[in-house]
Amino acid sequence: MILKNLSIDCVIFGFKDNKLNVLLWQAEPALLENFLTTEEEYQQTKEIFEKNPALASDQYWGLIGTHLPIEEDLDVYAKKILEVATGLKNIYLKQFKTFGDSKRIPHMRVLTVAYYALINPEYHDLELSSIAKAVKWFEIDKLPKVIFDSEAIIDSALRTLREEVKYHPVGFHLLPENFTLTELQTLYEVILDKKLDTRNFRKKIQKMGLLVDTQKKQTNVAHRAAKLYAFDMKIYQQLTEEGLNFSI
Amino acid sequence: MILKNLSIDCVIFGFKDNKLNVLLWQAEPALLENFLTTEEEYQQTKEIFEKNPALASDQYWGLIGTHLPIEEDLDVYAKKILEVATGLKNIYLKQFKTFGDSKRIPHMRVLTVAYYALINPEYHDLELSSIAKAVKWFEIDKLPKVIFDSEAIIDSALRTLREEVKYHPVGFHLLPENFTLTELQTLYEVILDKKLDTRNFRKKIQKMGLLVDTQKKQTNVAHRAAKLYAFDMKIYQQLTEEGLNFSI
DNA sequence: CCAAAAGTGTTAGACCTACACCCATGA
DNA sequence: TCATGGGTGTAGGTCTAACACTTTTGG
Repeated sequence: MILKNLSIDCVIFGFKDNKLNVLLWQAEPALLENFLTTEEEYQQTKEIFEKNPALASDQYWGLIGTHLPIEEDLDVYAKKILEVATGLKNIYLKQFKTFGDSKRIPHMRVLTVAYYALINPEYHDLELSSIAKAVKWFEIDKLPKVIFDSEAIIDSALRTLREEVKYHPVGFHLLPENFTLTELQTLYEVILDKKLDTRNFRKKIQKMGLLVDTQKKQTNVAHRAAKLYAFDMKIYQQLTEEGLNFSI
Repeated sequence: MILKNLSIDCVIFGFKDNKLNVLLWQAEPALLENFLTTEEEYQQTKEIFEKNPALASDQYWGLIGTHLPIEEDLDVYAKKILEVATGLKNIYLKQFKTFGDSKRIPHMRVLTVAYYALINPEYHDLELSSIAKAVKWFEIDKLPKVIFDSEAIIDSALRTLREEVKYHPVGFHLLPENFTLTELQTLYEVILDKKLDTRNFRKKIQKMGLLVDTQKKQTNVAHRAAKLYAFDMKIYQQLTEEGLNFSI
Protein backbone atom coordinates (compact mmCIF):
# COMPACT_ATOMS: atom_id res chain seq x y z
CA MET A 1 0.00 0.00 0.00
CA ILE A 2 1.11 3.50 -0.84
CA LEU A 3 1.04 6.37 1.63
CA LYS A 4 -0.97 8.80 -0.38
CA ASN A 5 -0.05 11.75 1.83
CA LEU A 6 3.64 11.24 1.35
CA SER A 7 6.01 11.45 -1.54
CA ILE A 8 9.74 11.50 -2.12
CA ASP A 9 11.36 13.83 -4.63
CA CYS A 10 14.97 13.87 -5.72
CA VAL A 11 16.71 16.96 -7.03
CA ILE A 12 19.48 15.41 -9.07
CA PHE A 13 22.33 17.75 -9.83
CA GLY A 14 24.82 17.12 -12.58
CA PHE A 15 27.72 19.17 -13.89
CA LYS A 16 27.57 19.25 -17.69
CA ASP A 17 29.26 21.56 -20.19
CA ASN A 18 30.47 23.76 -17.36
CA LYS A 19 26.92 24.32 -16.15
CA LEU A 20 24.99 23.02 -13.23
CA ASN A 21 22.09 20.89 -14.46
CA VAL A 22 19.06 19.23 -12.91
CA LEU A 23 17.59 15.95 -14.07
CA LEU A 24 13.80 16.04 -14.55
CA TRP A 25 11.36 13.54 -15.90
CA GLN A 26 7.91 13.14 -17.32
CA ALA A 27 6.43 10.25 -15.42
CA GLU A 28 3.73 7.89 -16.56
CA PRO A 29 1.86 5.37 -14.46
CA ALA A 30 2.04 2.64 -17.08
CA LEU A 31 5.80 2.77 -16.96
CA LEU A 32 6.01 3.20 -13.22
CA GLU A 33 4.34 -0.17 -12.98
CA ASN A 34 7.71 -1.74 -13.68
CA PHE A 35 8.92 -0.23 -10.46
CA LEU A 36 5.96 -0.74 -8.15
CA THR A 37 5.61 -4.09 -6.51
CA THR A 38 1.87 -4.65 -6.15
CA GLU A 39 -1.20 -4.16 -8.29
CA GLU A 40 -2.72 -2.11 -5.49
CA GLU A 41 0.17 0.34 -5.58
CA TYR A 42 -0.26 0.65 -9.30
CA GLN A 43 -3.97 1.41 -9.00
CA GLN A 44 -3.31 4.03 -6.35
CA THR A 45 -0.63 5.63 -8.48
CA LYS A 46 -2.98 5.74 -11.45
CA GLU A 47 -5.60 7.47 -9.33
CA ILE A 48 -3.11 10.10 -8.25
CA PHE A 49 -2.25 10.74 -11.88
CA GLU A 50 -5.91 11.02 -12.79
CA LYS A 51 -6.52 13.60 -10.11
CA ASN A 52 -3.69 15.74 -11.42
CA PRO A 53 -3.58 15.93 -15.18
CA ALA A 54 -0.47 18.11 -14.96
CA LEU A 55 1.43 15.01 -13.87
CA ALA A 56 0.87 13.37 -17.22
CA SER A 57 1.03 16.46 -19.38
CA ASP A 58 3.68 16.85 -22.06
CA GLN A 59 3.99 20.49 -21.08
CA TYR A 60 5.32 19.88 -17.61
CA TRP A 61 8.37 18.28 -16.13
CA GLY A 62 8.76 17.04 -12.61
CA LEU A 63 11.30 15.97 -10.06
CA ILE A 64 12.12 12.31 -10.04
CA GLY A 65 10.15 10.72 -7.24
CA THR A 66 7.15 8.67 -6.25
CA HIS A 67 4.86 8.07 -3.34
CA LEU A 68 6.16 5.99 -0.47
CA PRO A 69 4.90 2.41 0.02
CA ILE A 70 3.91 1.75 3.59
CA GLU A 71 6.48 -0.94 4.25
CA GLU A 72 9.51 0.85 2.84
CA ASP A 73 12.16 2.77 4.78
CA LEU A 74 12.23 6.36 3.65
CA ASP A 75 15.94 6.74 2.96
CA VAL A 76 16.28 3.29 1.45
CA TYR A 77 13.40 3.88 -0.91
CA ALA A 78 14.77 7.26 -2.00
CA LYS A 79 17.97 5.52 -2.98
CA LYS A 80 16.00 2.86 -4.83
CA ILE A 81 14.08 5.42 -6.86
CA LEU A 82 17.29 7.12 -7.77
CA GLU A 83 19.01 3.93 -8.81
CA VAL A 84 16.15 2.81 -10.97
CA ALA A 85 15.69 6.18 -12.60
CA THR A 86 19.38 6.70 -13.41
CA GLY A 87 20.87 3.23 -13.51
CA LEU A 88 23.64 4.45 -11.20
CA LYS A 89 24.68 3.01 -7.85
CA ASN A 90 26.41 4.57 -4.85
CA ILE A 91 25.17 8.02 -5.60
CA TYR A 92 25.64 10.81 -3.08
CA LEU A 93 22.12 11.38 -1.80
CA LYS A 94 21.00 13.53 1.05
CA GLN A 95 17.64 14.30 2.57
CA PHE A 96 17.46 18.06 2.97
CA LYS A 97 13.91 19.20 3.67
CA THR A 98 10.30 18.15 3.96
CA PHE A 99 7.78 20.34 2.22
CA GLY A 100 4.44 20.43 3.93
CA ASP A 101 2.39 23.51 3.15
CA SER A 102 -1.22 22.49 3.06
CA LYS A 103 -1.94 24.07 -0.33
CA ARG A 104 1.19 23.12 -2.20
CA ILE A 105 -0.60 20.57 -4.37
CA PRO A 106 -4.14 21.15 -5.67
CA HIS A 107 -6.89 18.76 -4.52
CA MET A 108 -4.49 16.63 -2.50
CA ARG A 109 -2.71 16.76 0.81
CA VAL A 110 0.79 15.55 0.14
CA LEU A 111 3.97 16.14 2.05
CA THR A 112 7.16 15.68 0.11
CA VAL A 113 10.42 14.60 1.61
CA ALA A 114 13.04 16.10 -0.66
CA TYR A 115 16.51 14.76 -1.34
CA TYR A 116 19.32 16.06 -3.44
CA ALA A 117 21.74 13.91 -5.33
CA LEU A 118 25.06 14.74 -6.95
CA ILE A 119 26.16 12.80 -9.98
CA ASN A 120 28.55 13.04 -12.84
CA PRO A 121 26.35 12.85 -15.92
CA GLU A 122 29.07 12.01 -18.36
CA TYR A 123 29.20 8.27 -17.95
CA HIS A 124 25.71 7.13 -18.63
CA ASP A 125 22.97 7.65 -21.07
CA LEU A 126 20.43 8.74 -18.54
CA GLU A 127 17.92 9.87 -21.05
CA LEU A 128 16.71 6.32 -21.53
CA SER A 129 14.69 5.22 -18.57
CA SER A 130 12.40 2.26 -18.31
CA ILE A 131 10.09 3.97 -15.87
CA ALA A 132 9.37 7.35 -17.44
CA LYS A 133 8.18 8.82 -20.71
CA ALA A 134 11.17 11.13 -20.74
CA VAL A 135 14.17 12.05 -18.59
CA LYS A 136 16.23 15.08 -19.38
CA TRP A 137 18.94 17.39 -18.09
CA PHE A 138 18.09 21.06 -17.78
CA GLU A 139 20.44 23.89 -16.97
CA ILE A 140 19.63 25.24 -13.58
CA ASP A 141 18.78 28.67 -14.93
CA LYS A 142 16.83 27.42 -17.93
CA LEU A 143 14.26 25.19 -16.31
CA PRO A 144 11.14 24.20 -18.23
CA LYS A 145 7.64 24.48 -16.79
CA VAL A 146 7.52 22.22 -13.76
CA ILE A 147 4.62 20.74 -11.83
CA PHE A 148 3.40 21.99 -8.45
CA ASP A 149 6.08 23.55 -6.29
CA SER A 150 8.99 21.69 -7.87
CA GLU A 151 10.69 24.95 -8.67
CA ALA A 152 10.70 25.94 -5.00
CA ILE A 153 12.11 22.53 -4.12
CA ILE A 154 14.88 22.88 -6.70
CA ASP A 155 15.62 26.34 -5.38
CA SER A 156 15.83 25.10 -1.87
CA ALA A 157 18.09 22.24 -2.92
CA LEU A 158 20.40 24.66 -4.67
CA ARG A 159 20.62 26.86 -1.60
CA THR A 160 21.37 23.82 0.52
CA LEU A 161 24.06 22.68 -1.91
CA ARG A 162 25.66 26.13 -1.84
CA GLU A 163 25.84 26.02 1.94
CA GLU A 164 27.06 22.45 1.97
CA VAL A 165 29.83 23.03 -0.50
CA LYS A 166 31.28 25.80 1.64
CA TYR A 167 31.99 23.49 4.54
CA HIS A 168 32.12 19.96 3.17
CA PRO A 169 33.95 18.51 0.20
CA VAL A 170 30.80 17.28 -1.54
CA GLY A 171 31.45 19.05 -4.83
CA PHE A 172 33.74 16.27 -5.93
CA HIS A 173 30.82 13.94 -6.49
CA LEU A 174 29.84 16.01 -9.47
CA LEU A 175 33.09 15.34 -11.30
CA PRO A 176 34.33 12.30 -13.23
CA GLU A 177 36.86 10.09 -11.49
CA ASN A 178 39.74 11.99 -13.01
CA PHE A 179 39.46 15.70 -13.40
CA THR A 180 41.59 18.77 -13.89
CA LEU A 181 41.99 21.58 -11.41
CA THR A 182 40.37 23.92 -13.86
CA GLU A 183 37.28 21.72 -13.98
CA LEU A 184 37.14 21.67 -10.21
CA GLN A 185 37.49 25.42 -10.07
CA THR A 186 34.80 25.95 -12.67
CA LEU A 187 32.52 23.67 -10.69
CA TYR A 188 32.98 25.75 -7.57
CA GLU A 189 32.52 28.94 -9.55
CA VAL A 190 29.27 27.65 -10.98
CA ILE A 191 27.88 26.45 -7.68
CA LEU A 192 28.91 29.51 -5.70
CA ASP A 193 28.14 31.77 -8.62
CA LYS A 194 31.34 33.79 -8.34
CA LYS A 195 34.78 34.00 -9.92
CA LEU A 196 37.69 32.57 -7.99
CA ASP A 197 41.38 33.40 -8.25
CA THR A 198 43.15 30.50 -9.96
CA ARG A 199 46.41 30.67 -8.04
CA ASN A 200 44.77 30.96 -4.66
CA PHE A 201 42.24 28.29 -5.46
CA ARG A 202 44.98 25.83 -6.39
CA LYS A 203 47.03 26.57 -3.30
CA LYS A 204 44.05 26.13 -1.04
CA ILE A 205 42.77 22.94 -2.60
CA GLN A 206 46.20 21.36 -2.72
CA LYS A 207 46.87 22.17 0.90
CA MET A 208 43.76 20.22 1.92
CA GLY A 209 45.48 17.04 0.78
CA LEU A 210 42.30 15.80 -0.78
CA LEU A 211 43.78 15.50 -4.26
CA VAL A 212 45.72 12.57 -5.62
CA ASP A 213 47.90 13.18 -8.64
CA THR A 214 46.99 10.39 -11.06
CA GLN A 215 50.12 11.01 -13.18
CA LYS A 216 47.80 11.17 -16.15
CA LYS A 217 47.23 14.06 -18.51
CA GLN A 218 44.52 15.27 -20.77
CA THR A 219 44.86 14.19 -24.39
CA ASN A 220 43.60 15.70 -27.60
CA VAL A 221 43.14 19.20 -26.39
CA ALA A 222 44.20 22.14 -28.49
CA HIS A 223 46.25 23.65 -25.71
CA ARG A 224 48.62 22.58 -22.99
CA ALA A 225 47.33 19.32 -21.52
CA ALA A 226 46.25 19.57 -17.91
CA LYS A 227 47.19 17.12 -15.19
CA LEU A 228 44.43 14.82 -14.02
CA TYR A 229 43.61 14.38 -10.37
CA ALA A 230 41.43 12.02 -8.40
CA PHE A 231 40.26 12.52 -4.88
CA ASP A 232 41.38 10.62 -1.86
CA MET A 233 38.50 8.84 -0.15
CA LYS A 234 40.28 8.57 3.20
CA ILE A 235 40.97 12.27 3.44
CA TYR A 236 37.50 12.91 2.08
CA GLN A 237 35.93 11.02 5.00
CA GLN A 238 38.07 12.88 7.42
CA LEU A 239 37.23 16.30 5.99
CA THR A 240 33.58 15.39 5.92
CA GLU A 241 33.62 14.76 9.63
CA GLU A 242 35.87 17.60 10.71
CA GLY A 243 34.37 20.16 8.42
CA LEU A 244 36.27 22.35 6.12
CA ASN A 245 36.36 25.97 5.21
CA PHE A 246 35.90 26.70 1.62
CA SER A 247 34.60 30.20 1.91
CA ILE A 248 36.83 31.42 -0.87
CA MET B 1 -8.74 15.23 10.26
CA ILE B 2 -5.36 14.07 11.43
CA LEU B 3 -2.76 12.51 9.15
CA LYS B 4 -2.13 9.35 11.08
CA ASN B 5 1.05 8.56 9.18
CA LEU B 6 2.67 11.82 10.04
CA SER B 7 3.84 13.47 13.20
CA ILE B 8 5.89 16.45 14.21
CA ASP B 9 8.42 16.28 17.04
CA CYS B 10 10.36 19.17 18.54
CA VAL B 11 13.70 18.73 20.24
CA ILE B 12 13.74 21.77 22.48
CA PHE B 13 17.18 22.71 23.72
CA GLY B 14 17.73 24.95 26.69
CA PHE B 15 20.87 26.08 28.47
CA LYS B 16 20.43 25.68 32.21
CA ASP B 17 22.96 25.61 35.03
CA ASN B 18 25.76 25.50 32.50
CA LYS B 19 24.37 22.35 30.93
CA LEU B 20 22.57 21.68 27.72
CA ASN B 21 19.06 20.45 28.48
CA VAL B 22 16.19 19.00 26.48
CA LEU B 23 12.55 19.59 27.25
CA LEU B 24 10.44 16.41 27.29
CA TRP B 25 6.85 15.76 28.17
CA GLN B 26 4.42 13.09 29.15
CA ALA B 27 1.45 13.66 26.91
CA GLU B 28 -2.14 12.73 27.61
CA PRO B 29 -5.01 12.78 25.14
CA ALA B 30 -7.45 14.32 27.63
CA LEU B 31 -5.21 17.33 27.97
CA LEU B 32 -4.31 17.48 24.30
CA GLU B 33 -7.97 18.07 23.67
CA ASN B 34 -7.45 21.68 24.67
CA PHE B 35 -5.15 22.00 21.70
CA LEU B 36 -6.95 20.01 19.03
CA THR B 37 -9.71 21.76 17.16
CA THR B 38 -12.22 19.04 16.33
CA GLU B 39 -13.80 16.12 18.12
CA GLU B 40 -12.66 13.86 15.28
CA GLU B 41 -9.05 14.83 15.86
CA TYR B 42 -9.45 14.07 19.51
CA GLN B 43 -10.90 10.61 18.84
CA GLN B 44 -8.08 9.83 16.45
CA THR B 45 -5.52 10.95 18.96
CA LYS B 46 -7.10 8.81 21.65
CA GLU B 47 -6.91 5.79 19.35
CA ILE B 48 -3.23 6.39 18.72
CA PHE B 49 -2.64 6.50 22.46
CA GLU B 50 -4.59 3.29 22.95
CA LYS B 51 -2.50 1.48 20.39
CA ASN B 52 0.69 2.48 22.13
CA PRO B 53 0.48 2.23 25.89
CA ALA B 54 4.05 3.55 26.17
CA LEU B 55 2.71 6.94 25.11
CA ALA B 56 0.65 7.20 28.27
CA SER B 57 3.05 5.43 30.61
CA ASP B 58 4.55 7.23 33.59
CA GLN B 59 7.82 5.45 32.88
CA TYR B 60 8.46 7.09 29.56
CA TRP B 61 9.03 10.60 28.34
CA GLY B 62 8.64 11.85 24.83
CA LEU B 63 9.51 14.69 22.52
CA ILE B 64 6.97 17.45 22.38
CA GLY B 65 4.90 16.93 19.28
CA THR B 66 1.63 15.71 17.82
CA HIS B 67 0.21 14.35 14.63
CA LEU B 68 -0.42 16.79 11.82
CA PRO B 69 -4.00 17.83 10.97
CA ILE B 70 -4.70 17.64 7.27
CA GLU B 71 -5.36 21.31 6.76
CA GLU B 72 -2.35 22.67 8.61
CA ASP B 73 0.93 23.86 7.13
CA LEU B 74 3.79 21.79 8.47
CA ASP B 75 6.10 24.57 9.61
CA VAL B 76 3.29 26.72 10.94
CA TYR B 77 1.88 23.87 12.97
CA ALA B 78 5.27 23.00 14.43
CA LYS B 79 5.53 26.56 15.67
CA LYS B 80 2.04 26.36 17.10
CA ILE B 81 2.81 23.18 19.05
CA LEU B 82 5.91 24.78 20.44
CA GLU B 83 4.15 27.95 21.46
CA VAL B 84 1.36 26.13 23.20
CA ALA B 85 3.68 23.71 24.97
CA THR B 86 6.07 26.38 26.23
CA GLY B 87 4.05 29.59 26.31
CA LEU B 88 6.87 31.30 24.41
CA LYS B 89 6.66 33.19 21.11
CA ASN B 90 9.27 33.89 18.46
CA ILE B 91 11.30 30.87 19.25
CA TYR B 92 14.15 29.81 16.99
CA LEU B 93 12.78 26.69 15.36
CA LYS B 94 14.27 24.71 12.51
CA GLN B 95 13.20 21.63 10.66
CA PHE B 96 16.20 19.34 10.49
CA LYS B 97 15.24 15.84 9.43
CA THR B 98 12.38 13.50 8.66
CA PHE B 99 12.56 10.07 10.23
CA GLY B 100 10.95 7.40 8.13
CA ASP B 101 12.22 3.92 8.86
CA SER B 102 9.33 1.55 8.46
CA LYS B 103 9.83 -0.17 11.82
CA ARG B 104 10.58 2.83 13.99
CA ILE B 105 7.24 2.68 15.79
CA PRO B 106 5.58 -0.61 16.69
CA HIS B 107 2.22 -1.43 15.10
CA MET B 108 2.06 1.85 13.25
CA ARG B 109 3.56 3.44 10.19
CA VAL B 110 4.45 6.96 11.18
CA LEU B 111 6.95 9.34 9.70
CA THR B 112 8.14 12.09 11.97
CA VAL B 113 9.26 15.47 10.78
CA ALA B 114 11.68 16.61 13.45
CA TYR B 115 12.47 20.18 14.43
CA TYR B 116 14.86 21.59 16.92
CA ALA B 117 14.24 24.70 18.95
CA LEU B 118 16.58 26.84 21.00
CA ILE B 119 15.25 28.67 24.01
CA ASN B 120 16.46 30.30 27.13
CA PRO B 121 14.70 28.42 29.90
CA GLU B 122 15.25 30.99 32.58
CA TYR B 123 12.29 33.24 31.97
CA HIS B 124 9.33 30.99 32.17
CA ASP B 125 7.93 28.30 34.30
CA LEU B 126 7.71 25.75 31.56
CA GLU B 127 6.95 22.89 33.83
CA LEU B 128 3.31 23.88 33.96
CA SER B 129 1.61 23.06 30.72
CA SER B 130 -2.07 22.92 30.02
CA ILE B 131 -1.69 20.20 27.42
CA ALA B 132 0.49 17.59 29.10
CA LYS B 133 0.64 15.58 32.29
CA ALA B 134 4.20 16.69 32.81
CA VAL B 135 6.88 18.74 31.10
CA LYS B 136 10.44 18.66 32.31
CA TRP B 137 14.00 19.64 31.49
CA PHE B 138 16.58 16.87 31.30
CA GLU B 139 20.30 17.24 30.98
CA ILE B 140 21.36 15.99 27.60
CA ASP B 141 23.52 13.26 29.06
CA LYS B 142 21.04 12.21 31.71
CA LEU B 143 17.97 11.47 29.66
CA PRO B 144 15.18 9.36 31.12
CA LYS B 145 13.62 6.43 29.30
CA VAL B 146 12.05 7.80 26.14
CA ILE B 147 9.44 6.39 23.80
CA PHE B 148 10.17 4.89 20.39
CA ASP B 149 13.22 6.33 18.66
CA SER B 150 13.15 9.67 20.47
CA GLU B 151 16.68 9.16 21.64
CA ALA B 152 17.92 8.82 18.07
CA ILE B 153 16.03 11.97 17.16
CA ILE B 154 17.57 13.89 20.05
CA ASP B 155 20.98 12.60 19.06
CA SER B 156 20.50 13.69 15.51
CA ALA B 157 19.30 17.11 16.66
CA LEU B 158 22.38 17.51 18.81
CA ARG B 159 24.66 16.63 15.94
CA THR B 160 22.84 19.12 13.74
CA LEU B 161 23.12 21.82 16.38
CA ARG B 162 26.85 21.17 16.69
CA GLU B 163 27.30 21.61 12.96
CA GLU B 164 25.07 24.64 12.87
CA VAL B 165 26.79 26.44 15.68
CA LYS B 166 30.13 26.20 13.89
CA TYR B 167 28.97 28.25 10.96
CA HIS B 168 25.98 30.27 12.10
CA PRO B 169 25.47 32.43 15.17
CA VAL B 170 22.50 30.44 16.47
CA GLY B 171 23.94 29.78 19.91
CA PHE B 172 22.80 33.17 21.09
CA HIS B 173 19.19 32.04 21.14
CA LEU B 174 19.99 29.88 24.12
CA LEU B 175 21.02 32.82 26.28
CA PRO B 176 19.00 35.44 28.13
CA GLU B 177 18.77 38.88 26.55
CA ASN B 178 21.76 40.09 28.53
CA PHE B 179 24.60 37.73 29.11
CA THR B 180 28.25 37.70 30.04
CA LEU B 181 31.07 36.58 27.81
CA THR B 182 31.80 33.77 30.20
CA GLU B 183 28.26 32.48 29.83
CA LEU B 184 28.59 32.62 26.06
CA GLN B 185 31.90 30.80 26.20
CA THR B 186 30.53 28.11 28.49
CA LEU B 187 27.61 27.67 26.13
CA TYR B 188 29.95 27.04 23.22
CA GLU B 189 32.07 24.74 25.32
CA VAL B 190 29.03 22.72 26.29
CA ILE B 191 27.67 22.46 22.77
CA LEU B 192 30.99 21.69 21.14
CA ASP B 193 32.09 19.61 24.09
CA LYS B 194 35.56 21.11 24.29
CA LYS B 195 37.44 23.73 26.28
CA LEU B 196 38.11 27.05 24.62
CA ASP B 197 40.82 29.61 25.35
CA THR B 198 39.21 32.61 27.07
CA ARG B 199 41.37 35.33 25.54
CA ASN B 200 41.10 33.99 22.03
CA PHE B 201 37.40 33.36 22.37
CA ARG B 202 36.80 36.94 23.44
CA LYS B 203 38.89 38.40 20.67
CA LYS B 204 37.16 36.32 18.06
CA ILE B 205 33.66 36.98 19.25
CA GLN B 206 34.24 40.71 19.65
CA LYS B 207 35.72 40.98 16.19
CA MET B 208 32.50 39.63 14.69
CA GLY B 209 30.73 42.79 15.83
CA LEU B 210 27.74 40.78 16.94
CA LEU B 211 27.92 41.94 20.54
CA VAL B 212 26.44 45.13 21.93
CA ASP B 213 27.80 46.37 25.22
CA THR B 214 24.72 47.08 27.32
CA GLN B 215 26.70 49.17 29.81
CA LYS B 216 25.19 46.99 32.50
CA LYS B 217 26.96 44.75 34.95
CA GLN B 218 26.18 41.70 36.97
CA THR B 219 25.06 42.36 40.52
CA ASN B 220 25.24 40.29 43.65
CA VAL B 221 28.00 38.01 42.61
CA ALA B 222 30.80 37.12 44.97
CA HIS B 223 33.49 38.12 42.54
CA ARG B 224 34.24 40.85 40.09
CA ALA B 225 30.99 41.69 38.29
CA ALA B 226 31.02 40.84 34.61
CA LYS B 227 29.85 43.17 31.85
CA LEU B 228 26.56 42.27 30.24
CA TYR B 229 26.18 42.06 26.50
CA ALA B 230 23.26 41.73 24.15
CA PHE B 231 23.43 40.69 20.55
CA ASP B 232 22.85 42.88 17.56
CA MET B 233 19.97 41.62 15.43
CA LYS B 234 21.14 43.45 12.30
CA ILE B 235 24.59 41.94 12.37
CA TYR B 236 23.02 38.64 13.35
CA GLN B 237 20.93 38.59 10.17
CA GLN B 238 23.97 39.45 8.13
CA LEU B 239 26.13 36.75 9.66
CA THR B 240 23.34 34.25 9.26
CA GLU B 241 23.28 34.87 5.54
CA GLU B 242 27.00 35.18 4.93
CA GLY B 243 27.98 32.34 7.16
CA LEU B 244 30.60 32.50 9.79
CA ASN B 245 33.51 30.46 10.89
CA PHE B 246 33.43 29.48 14.47
CA SER B 247 35.61 26.44 14.27
CA ILE B 248 37.51 27.43 17.36
C1' DC C 1 53.67 30.47 -35.23
C1' DC C 2 49.28 31.24 -33.27
C1' DA C 3 45.44 30.50 -30.14
C1' DA C 4 44.01 28.59 -26.01
C1' DA C 5 44.22 27.19 -21.59
C1' DA C 6 47.66 25.41 -17.90
C1' DG C 7 50.53 26.49 -14.57
C1' DT C 8 53.24 29.18 -11.25
C1' DG C 9 55.48 32.92 -6.67
C1' DT C 10 55.65 36.92 -3.83
C1' DT C 11 54.39 40.28 -0.66
C1' DA C 12 51.63 42.74 2.83
C1' DG C 13 48.31 42.37 5.97
C1' DA C 14 45.03 39.73 8.71
C1' DC C 15 44.24 36.06 11.68
C1' DC C 16 45.31 32.24 14.80
C1' DT C 17 47.50 30.03 18.67
C1' DA C 18 49.65 29.60 22.92
C1' DC C 19 50.40 31.38 27.09
C1' DA C 20 50.12 33.99 32.77
C1' DC C 21 48.94 37.52 35.57
C1' DC C 22 46.26 41.42 37.83
C1' DC C 23 41.44 43.15 38.99
C1' DA C 24 36.95 43.78 41.23
C1' DT C 25 33.57 42.08 44.19
C1' DG C 26 31.00 40.11 48.36
C1' DA C 27 31.49 37.33 52.14
C1' DT D 1 41.84 39.58 53.45
C1' DC D 2 40.47 35.84 50.95
C1' DA D 3 38.14 33.22 47.41
C1' DT D 4 36.14 33.54 43.09
C1' DG D 5 35.69 34.33 38.58
C1' DG D 6 36.48 38.66 35.24
C1' DG D 7 39.39 40.60 32.29
C1' DT D 8 43.55 41.60 29.44
C1' DG D 9 48.40 41.61 25.49
C1' DT D 10 52.03 39.83 22.79
C1' DA D 11 54.91 37.31 19.65
C1' DG D 12 55.50 33.77 16.09
C1' DG D 13 53.57 31.38 12.73
C1' DT D 14 50.08 30.62 9.31
C1' DC D 15 46.63 31.94 6.08
C1' DT D 16 44.64 35.10 2.76
C1' DA D 17 44.17 38.33 -1.04
C1' DA D 18 45.83 40.61 -4.78
C1' DC D 19 48.36 40.49 -8.66
C1' DA D 20 50.87 39.00 -14.40
C1' DC D 21 53.60 36.31 -16.94
C1' DT D 22 55.57 31.88 -19.02
C1' DT D 23 54.63 27.10 -20.64
C1' DT D 24 52.66 23.50 -23.35
C1' DT D 25 49.85 21.71 -26.80
C1' DG D 26 47.29 21.01 -31.36
C1' DG D 27 45.91 23.09 -35.36
